[in-house]
Amino acid sequence: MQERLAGEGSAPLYMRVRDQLAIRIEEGSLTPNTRLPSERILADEYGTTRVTARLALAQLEAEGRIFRSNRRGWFVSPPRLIYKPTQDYSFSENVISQGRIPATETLDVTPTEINAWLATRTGLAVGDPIVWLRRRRQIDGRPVLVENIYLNPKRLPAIETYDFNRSLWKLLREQYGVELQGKHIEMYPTALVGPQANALGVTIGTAGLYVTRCSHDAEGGFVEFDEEFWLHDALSIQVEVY
Amino acid sequence: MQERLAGEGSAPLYMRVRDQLAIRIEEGSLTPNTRLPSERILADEYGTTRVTARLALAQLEAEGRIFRSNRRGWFVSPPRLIYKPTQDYSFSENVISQGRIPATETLDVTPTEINAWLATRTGLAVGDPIVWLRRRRQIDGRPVLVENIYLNPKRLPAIETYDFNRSLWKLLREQYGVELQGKHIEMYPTALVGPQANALGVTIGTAGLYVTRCSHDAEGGFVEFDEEFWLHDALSIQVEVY
DNA sequence: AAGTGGTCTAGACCACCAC
DNA sequence: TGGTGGTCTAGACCACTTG
Repeated sequence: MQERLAGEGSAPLYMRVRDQLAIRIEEGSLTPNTRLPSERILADEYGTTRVTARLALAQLEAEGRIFRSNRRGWFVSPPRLIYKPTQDYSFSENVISQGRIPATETLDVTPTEINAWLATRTGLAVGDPIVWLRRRRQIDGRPVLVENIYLNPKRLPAIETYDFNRSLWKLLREQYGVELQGKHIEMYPTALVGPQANALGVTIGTAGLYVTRCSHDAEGGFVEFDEEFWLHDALSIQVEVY
Repeated sequence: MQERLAGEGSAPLYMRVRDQLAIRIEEGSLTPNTRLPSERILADEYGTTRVTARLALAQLEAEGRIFRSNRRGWFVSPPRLIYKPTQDYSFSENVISQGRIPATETLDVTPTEINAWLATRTGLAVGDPIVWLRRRRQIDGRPVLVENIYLNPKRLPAIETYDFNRSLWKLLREQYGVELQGKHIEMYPTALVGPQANALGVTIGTAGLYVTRCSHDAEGGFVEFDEEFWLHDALSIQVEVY
């Protein structure tokens, strides 16, 4: 048990603990993907309680500098993936080009019907057939996003029979001759809840970024609607306008 | 003091409290910008403690459904502003076009010099003169973002003598004949800290979205570099690609 | 089996804001 | 001045993960 942190009484204790941890991360004594000391040990080291240690950890988490994994502990966040929604079509190629290792897991493939919410986004009619695909994607072994993909079976016959643990974009191009032309992208920060939080193995309420993408082909027909739930510390978005 | 919330023991108490509050928001008994009952009253109503009530509130805050203002209380979030970085040039016009009321306050105008960080982003040299402008912008009276704007005084002589409580984009066009041509935009979710949290009157660590924009004119010369710190629940970003 | 984070209690004092 | 959220203590039990 250490002495309590010196302080002029100015900054709250949990922020002074945060600052100490931030220094340890910047210095490099804590490197990306390494585990931090446990909450109890941190509380002890800094002469405080778990509640206060957790405030400090939550602060660093909000800044995107550390993350937690299930009940396994707190880890230093790796660098953000640069994502250019106007240019990038392939998650895997993008991850590889940044010197990291991608992985994709198919969680679910379900033929179903268009509901009211999807109808307004896809331009199809309520009750039309649609194929619902759920995937989880990883960078360097860390799950960073889950996605719901809705594929138009009229444009993509027998799509549900293919292997989805690869690039969907290549599948569409090579098997169906689809050249994606226009995209409508919408995104905003929000919390991860329910199935998304579960699939990523994070606590309900973890900060995330919600991204939707609606793609059409060269003839303007609806091809694919994509809904992505990212960990908020995993990406940085870049857009070029000319 | 009410009975404790019924529950099958499945969901944590704070999530059941969250659900009750979410229902009150959806039903309309709590409408945008109205204050929620105080933490102590909520704890009492749901037969629990302030810590648990705060967990429920923090969850709704993370989802972008409620926000807090200084020590004044918790409020229901208004709808997100739709922001199209590839099209929108004027904050004010965009806000008005969505039926809401914008306001802009100039916090600071400081002539200074390019540092290393700015040099890599602007293409100018370390030590070059630059004008640093800080503004706070509101929607319907709520501060939603603060921005650091760095203006090139070589391209914009005497820029520091103008009134900045108006559209900067119009000022550049009307006074300097600048037609902004290209933009490089980068954004990622992070926490609001330090001067930004202070200027917005929010707690350090509040979730935010960090946006930078580097603008060039038709000749490709550097004109303006902009750094924006948004409240995470205040905007939704849309990008169209053709 | 031991250790982790997740949840929760029942208090306390403080700084700040509105009245 | 009274009420608000912000911070903090000192515990507790639980679910889950890991060796």
